[in-house]
Amino acid sequence: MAEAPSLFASVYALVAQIPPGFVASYGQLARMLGAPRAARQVGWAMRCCPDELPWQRVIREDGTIAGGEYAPLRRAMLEAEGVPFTQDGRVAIDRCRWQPGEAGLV
DNA sequence: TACGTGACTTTGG
DNA sequence: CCCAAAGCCACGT
Repeated sequence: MAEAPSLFASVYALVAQIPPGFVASYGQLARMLGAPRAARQVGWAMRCCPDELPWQRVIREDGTIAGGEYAPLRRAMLEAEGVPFTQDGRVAIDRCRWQPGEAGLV
């Protein structure tokens, strides 16, 4: 135990804790993991796309959604969860950004 | 061990 | 608004 969990694994655990209706950015997750520069690795982990991992809640700092051709699909999932969107078609991350102490702290 | 790759972020034009 | 380049770190081969 107490092994050094690869950033890869840490991301999964963190994303899995994001409550519905909230979203987080790659850089923010990386920052929580203690690697403010590992935003790319976070996205890389998402690339695995595990079905157990609601990576749709993980978007860019700008509020835009990544995932290539799946991006528009994830956007619909976020809308179904109650995530607010802007007229620009981007996530209103300013209103639904997951923060420590939010519903996830339950 | 080294190189290549990438679903990011930031700054500048 | 759009585009481009640089910096960054970890994983796979």
